[in-house]
Amino acid sequence: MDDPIKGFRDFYPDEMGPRRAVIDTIEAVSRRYGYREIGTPALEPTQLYIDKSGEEIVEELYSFTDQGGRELALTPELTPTVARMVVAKQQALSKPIKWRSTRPFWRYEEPQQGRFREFYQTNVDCFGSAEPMADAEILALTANSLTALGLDRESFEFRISHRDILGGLLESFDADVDVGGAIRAVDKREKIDLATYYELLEDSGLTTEQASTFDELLAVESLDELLEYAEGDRLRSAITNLQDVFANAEELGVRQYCSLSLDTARGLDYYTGTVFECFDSTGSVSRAVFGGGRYDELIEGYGGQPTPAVGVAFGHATLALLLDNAGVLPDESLQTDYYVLTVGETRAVATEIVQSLRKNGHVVETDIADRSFGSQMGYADSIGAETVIIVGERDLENDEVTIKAMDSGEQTTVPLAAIREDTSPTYDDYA
RNA sequence: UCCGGGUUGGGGUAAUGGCUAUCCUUCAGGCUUGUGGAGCCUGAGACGCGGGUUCGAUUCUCGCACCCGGACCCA
Repeated sequence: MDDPIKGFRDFYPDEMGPRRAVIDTIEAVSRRYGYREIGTPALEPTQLYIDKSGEEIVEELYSFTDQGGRELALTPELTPTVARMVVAKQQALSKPIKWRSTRPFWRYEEPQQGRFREFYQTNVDCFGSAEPMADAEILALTANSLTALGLDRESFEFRISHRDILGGLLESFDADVDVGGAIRAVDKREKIDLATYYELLEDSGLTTEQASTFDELLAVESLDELLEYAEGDRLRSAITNLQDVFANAEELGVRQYCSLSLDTARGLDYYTGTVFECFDSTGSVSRAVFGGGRYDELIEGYGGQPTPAVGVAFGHATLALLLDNAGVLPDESLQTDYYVLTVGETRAVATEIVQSLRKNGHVVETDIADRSFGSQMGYADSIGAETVIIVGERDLENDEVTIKAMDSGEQTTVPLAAIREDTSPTYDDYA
């Protein structure tokens, strides 16, 4: 047997069932918010990612040269592709543009808990509105998706921060401070010791005293409190912007899932406003389950008109961990409505019943392996058949079949004509 | 890329430098020419790959692959 590819997984039916259910739930919720499904290629020019993230990114990609000499990469994320799509039809698309997609991505990384080289994400993005309501809508559909999956306020929380608040604070200390570096330091805060944290802040251009003040301000309980310290328009408007996002989240009924957490930064550079991460409140998943935020400058960066944007990317691997820990991972065992069992030369009648039931929308199986009565019954049991219809020579002599409820084991005979008429026969109907 | 721990039938496991590799489960068939989820019987099915040490390696050793977890990174 050949070894599988590292970090790639097979999904058997009992694993695919839960996964399908999770995807369908999230897609259904975002569809109700008006997010339309898009489809995107698995391959893009490697240059697309180099332009965004620099030459170093290549070693984290599956990249290769195709037979035509093109440098290509398996897509590691959706954002650049979507940005290209928006830019290409910017004039034609009515705003706001609201799109969703669920598909695999690939990154050449070391597998860990909740992280694989091939992984699925549901991306939900909104382009063309800078209003706090757009941020709040993303939060709301995300929260609604999680509660639709069976999670509650005890099992998850959104930690919310704002890039301009962090940036505005930093710039109020010193206009030349390396904002990106300082934000990365903030993002690591919980994982490193305090001395290293301060060292990183000082490397970014803060004095020890400023670093200490900055750290204190990040811990404020409320934005009002922070507003008192705020100097500069940028910082003030960022604070009121985030307050508005919270207020709109309140209106949408999801405020209780959101907490202010200014030390949540997310690692990326392109976020510009609201950023949030979903955490497992029970603490079983140590890293962020997934996250999202506002990225108002990205579309412009790809050559489009200035276009505000906000979105979320559900990572299905970590989400499955969260659902499993909370005990709500869908357990979709095999389910079959009918098994039509044949005994002797009854195939013609049996097939007629089978196809009729299928036409009526039922999941129906019958013998396709020429097996004995006993093993057909065993198979019917193993596939979770609710009802078995036995089409046997003996019954057919009286123009009857036998209908059996598998949960109770009870059975009775039914006239063949009645079965032919009945669109969903059950044992109880004829008992 | 680095660090730690793993790898024995489909799943879960035991033991062993040498005999037919243990047990549970699963699967197939039978006991039962028309009754499954109970029982009994029979059968199928494994030492991750490669090198080294050895008369002999599943066992010791080295390398590789893959798995689990962590670091880095997380777009």
